[in-house]
Amino acid sequence: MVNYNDIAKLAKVSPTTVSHVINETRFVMPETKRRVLEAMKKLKYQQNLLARSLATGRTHTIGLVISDIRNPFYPELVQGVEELAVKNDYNVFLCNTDYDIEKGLKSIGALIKRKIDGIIVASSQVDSSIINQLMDTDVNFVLVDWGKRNVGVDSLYFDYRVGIAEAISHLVSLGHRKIYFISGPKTLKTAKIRIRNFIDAVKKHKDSNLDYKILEGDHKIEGGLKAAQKILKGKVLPTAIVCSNDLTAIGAMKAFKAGGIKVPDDISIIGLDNIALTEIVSPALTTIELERYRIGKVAMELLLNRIKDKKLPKQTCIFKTKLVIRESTSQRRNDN
Amino acid sequence: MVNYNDIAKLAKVSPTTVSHVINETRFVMPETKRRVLEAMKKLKYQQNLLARSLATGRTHTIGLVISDIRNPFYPELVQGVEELAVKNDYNVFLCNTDYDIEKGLKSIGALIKRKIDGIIVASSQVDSSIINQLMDTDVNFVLVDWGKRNVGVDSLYFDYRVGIAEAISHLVSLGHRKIYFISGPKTLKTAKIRIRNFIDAVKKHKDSNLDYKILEGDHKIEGGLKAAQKILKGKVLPTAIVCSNDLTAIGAMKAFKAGGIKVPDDISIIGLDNIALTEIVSPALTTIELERYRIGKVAMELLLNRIKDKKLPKQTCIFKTKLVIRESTSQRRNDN
DNA sequence: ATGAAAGCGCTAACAT
DNA sequence: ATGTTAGCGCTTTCAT
Repeated sequence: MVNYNDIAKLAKVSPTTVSHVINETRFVMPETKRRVLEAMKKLKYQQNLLARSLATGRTHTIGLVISDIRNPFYPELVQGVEELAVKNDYNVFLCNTDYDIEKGLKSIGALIKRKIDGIIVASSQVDSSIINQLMDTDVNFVLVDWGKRNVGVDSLYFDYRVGIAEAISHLVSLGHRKIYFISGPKTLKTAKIRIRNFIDAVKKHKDSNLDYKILEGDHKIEGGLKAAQKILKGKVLPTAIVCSNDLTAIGAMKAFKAGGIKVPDDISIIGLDNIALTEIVSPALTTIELERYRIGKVAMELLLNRIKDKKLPKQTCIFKTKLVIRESTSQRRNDN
Repeated sequence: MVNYNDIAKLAKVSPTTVSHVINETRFVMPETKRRVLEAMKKLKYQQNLLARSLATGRTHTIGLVISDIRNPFYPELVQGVEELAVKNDYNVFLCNTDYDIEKGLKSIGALIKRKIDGIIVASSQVDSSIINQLMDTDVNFVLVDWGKRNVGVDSLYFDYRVGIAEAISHLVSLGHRKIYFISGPKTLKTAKIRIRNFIDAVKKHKDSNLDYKILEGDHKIEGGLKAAQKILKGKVLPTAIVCSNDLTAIGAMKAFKAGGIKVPDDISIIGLDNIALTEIVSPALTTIELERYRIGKVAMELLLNRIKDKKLPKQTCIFKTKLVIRESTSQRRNDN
């Protein structure tokens, strides 16, 4: 492994000068510089960032903790983070927690030992043990779409309220009065928030006398399908359904199709997430958009700021969500 | 930052002993060990893996280079790699090349400077400049689904031949004689291989007098859609279409639906990849399965072996592909 | 059974 | 304009 000494000898300078040439951190005579660069080339020098990191205390490395890269929620977020990271000469360690808090803690522990400059935690399963671990080690970190708010940490949230309110208004304006909600698993903080936002939105329309009901899904296709089957067994069907995420909505659509109920003719459906899938299924799904790429990018931005200046006041970014109307919602039929 | 010296002082031992306690690398009297562990706890010691890596020359870190995490091909592969990596106490740097060779080269350069123990390159845009860079630095690396074969490097491939042959046989047995192929971008080595495998499969059935034609897509929905529109303009429609990947097939289905052509009644369609989407679209897509999770896992396995023993003979793993029959293929209609 | 000391490749304060 | 030197926190050989 060739190092500064080898280069220095060949170029007849000191290792210090080599360092300064490489980092452009003080003036070096053009001629001297030339010799150093030439020596580097001749020796096929490869920098050792570990050694630099050890000396400087900065690794230019971050950790990104997510639940499961196969969940369509994550790829765009990861892209947003990675892109901005690379642009700033950072590399990112990707860690899947597999929805397992223990694994999350372990991953974060490993990242800290690797002396990453910061961590973005975008795992849905974040609880206080994780926050504690992060706080204890005073590593730089940013929380993405974590349930709780205002705890004095850098964090980014989606404001589901706006989008869900738009969804309800949209349905009401189409004549719907009986609207069901298929939720996510109630263990998830973000799922609970969505339920609350749904209820709040419905309550806002109390003059239209809305009838609603909440069923539990699991944020996967399967759960949406099962919930919809349960709905099908009821005496009076709702005329519209809002789902806690797109996969749930797609599962529900599947069940209705199988049950001979037409979407949107017989029943309107709205999802949440706006994953790529929603444009592909038919009917294309009306849904609430989350800007996942952007939240990833901004998370990285916050982290970079935090790395630059530990003293910076903690920031919170709220990302508005908005309704994207496609084909799965329509006017309520009169005979319904 | 607390280090071995701090622990050593508090425990009244030498830094050497601290090291040996932590790594369990030589016998230490139980009592001494206890004191060391206690000191570590008291000081909330956090290991510095950078320093260890610098001393040992091993980072327990690998790089995973892919084209674009938003491409549904990758998440499962990444999962396979990451899971096995973590199981072996490795962390993985994820790098998106964004289908850009320059970016790929830059990423690999960065990884090498970070002294990763190995690299898995699963970017579809691998060309000789990348191979050269890898060879030059004699870093450990593994190539996934790269176009060329047998170049004396560890590599993993999908054998599209089997799956595509099964697809053609399936179509022929359903009475289809006019079968088109919508390819990927011809700049992609793997796309070219798929074309060749299609032609070979068709030629095998020369006694059934097959009529075929090849159109170019882009491995995205858009390309499939456009190619299908072109097909729709032809005088005689094919009765079946095989696509170079699932997104292409889904695009084609969309175009046919819009054109009033029913799948599979009027035309049968087969995709390739077996991404999650294929089960969700309707009709569910008949497709050729690629075991992406497994290829990721095995890639990591090969890399671990390579890291353990540089001298190991280079390995090549071929992954069979197979047809998954769903709803988008059916008997050719007599009037066609 | 434990310790001293050199070294991994780099940076940076202090000289000159 | 360049060099000397002392670390960064760990491992590991060689002593004792």
